[in-house]
Amino acid sequence: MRKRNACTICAVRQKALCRGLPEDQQGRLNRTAYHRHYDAGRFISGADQRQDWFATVLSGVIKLTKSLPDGRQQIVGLLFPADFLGRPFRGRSPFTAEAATAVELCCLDRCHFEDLLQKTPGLSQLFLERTLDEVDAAREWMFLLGRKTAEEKVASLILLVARRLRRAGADGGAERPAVHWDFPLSRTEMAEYLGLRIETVSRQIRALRSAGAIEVAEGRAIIVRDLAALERMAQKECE
Amino acid sequence: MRKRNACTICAVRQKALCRGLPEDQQGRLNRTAYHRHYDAGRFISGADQRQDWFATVLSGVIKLTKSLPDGRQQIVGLLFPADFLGRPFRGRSPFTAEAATAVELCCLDRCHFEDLLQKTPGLSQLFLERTLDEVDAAREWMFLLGRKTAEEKVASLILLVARRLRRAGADGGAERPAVHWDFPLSRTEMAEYLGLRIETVSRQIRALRSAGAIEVAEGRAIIVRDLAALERMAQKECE
DNA sequence: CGTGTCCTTGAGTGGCTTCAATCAGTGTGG
DNA sequence: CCACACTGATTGAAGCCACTCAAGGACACG
Repeated sequence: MRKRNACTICAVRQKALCRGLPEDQQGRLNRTAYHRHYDAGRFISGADQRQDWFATVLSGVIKLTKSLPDGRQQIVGLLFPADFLGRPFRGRSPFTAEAATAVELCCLDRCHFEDLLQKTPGLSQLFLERTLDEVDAAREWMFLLGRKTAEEKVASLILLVARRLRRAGADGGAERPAVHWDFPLSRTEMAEYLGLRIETVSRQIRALRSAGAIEVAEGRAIIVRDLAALERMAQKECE
Repeated sequence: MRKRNACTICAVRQKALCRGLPEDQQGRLNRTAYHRHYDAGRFISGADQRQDWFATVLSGVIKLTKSLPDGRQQIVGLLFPADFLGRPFRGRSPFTAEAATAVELCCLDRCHFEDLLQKTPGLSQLFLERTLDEVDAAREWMFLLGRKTAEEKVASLILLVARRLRRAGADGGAERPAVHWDFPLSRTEMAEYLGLRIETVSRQIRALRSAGAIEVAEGRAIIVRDLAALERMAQKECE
């Protein structure tokens, strides 16, 4: 479950929060950091439950969910490689984190990180900028949930995942989204993120397929056949 | 449109971001700060448009919206007194800010504030905590948009506004939400925040009224008759 | 080969929307 | 003072999109 690793060979070091630290601090952080692995579907951290560590996602996708006693559940955020997991300055997060795919985390001690956050303006600022981006992303998604049709929702989600996976990819380069990859979410999870039912998601995927925008292949693979068409169907809106 | 004012007599100074500043800095800030007033319905700042100032809301309610060329519009956030308006470290915000009611702002120069933010750990941390709270609030709202029924949505909104107005009130005290006040949003705006149509909002308000949970009076006044019932109808979920 | 999980497909329903008419409140001009 | 226009809210009737219920297919596992 745990092993140490060097920041210098970290796959996400160019993009993760850690780059806000000066080198000497990075070294100190490294000495206390450790890795964790979760299989797909595993519970990571809980709503209203004390968490004494934070983490950077090294690989995989994490879903943040909120659910009601009556069974209704909504995914309220996805974390991709280089994203940060945790809620500083408050013991517990109001949401549950679960591994959507197999996940590798680089974990940091809560106190140590909060301390660093207060003492390192560069880190603090980087964290703030990221958090502001998260607010924007959440609000964009609010638009999707409130105003888009089922077809637009599904198209938007595929585009969002394509872009995020592309960005998370090792190649620092192109802004153009990936066109062929394994979709990290099940139909159920797609529905939970889009505010739809699983059957509706299935039907809309079929519609996108018939329209020639995408193709679904072996396993959970999705191939973007016609990016322009997909963007048109998403109302040029996503992320 | 503009006038100066002293922080010491500021109505929101206990709750606004400024309290993250040491006194001397507060004085300096005060010398460059100025007030602005907007009538209800006025445009304040725009999507994708450079904004060279930030502001603290002194009174009134601001709505943040996103809209598509085809006319669909969604309110993605509300700002109440003591809240902060603006998007540091990025020229333009992706959302439009409009006055929902008459609004009074205390404005700060963008460069000056960003500078302060980098130099003042206390301010930066306070800002970060607030931003984290905003992410949480946005995600809670995502749940509402994706999973709640029309009736639950309307009940949740009334509760949210009751709590926020209460908190914004001069009395620092009680956590119990206000029970009688002028609702700051029109039916259209309620619909735009809830992902509903105006007619549906109207019908659900009637339902809440028939159920004895609320009462609507002169103008836009709303009276909470049965708080427990209202919370039950909102699924004990809001904000 | 049976069982379980995930996804797909079909048929019918229902909740919210759409379209439309009415009402209340306010301001304007004759 | 009243007729008229205009805006925001309410109410009714009809329609549609996504949901619900149900069955069946694909695939993995023991």
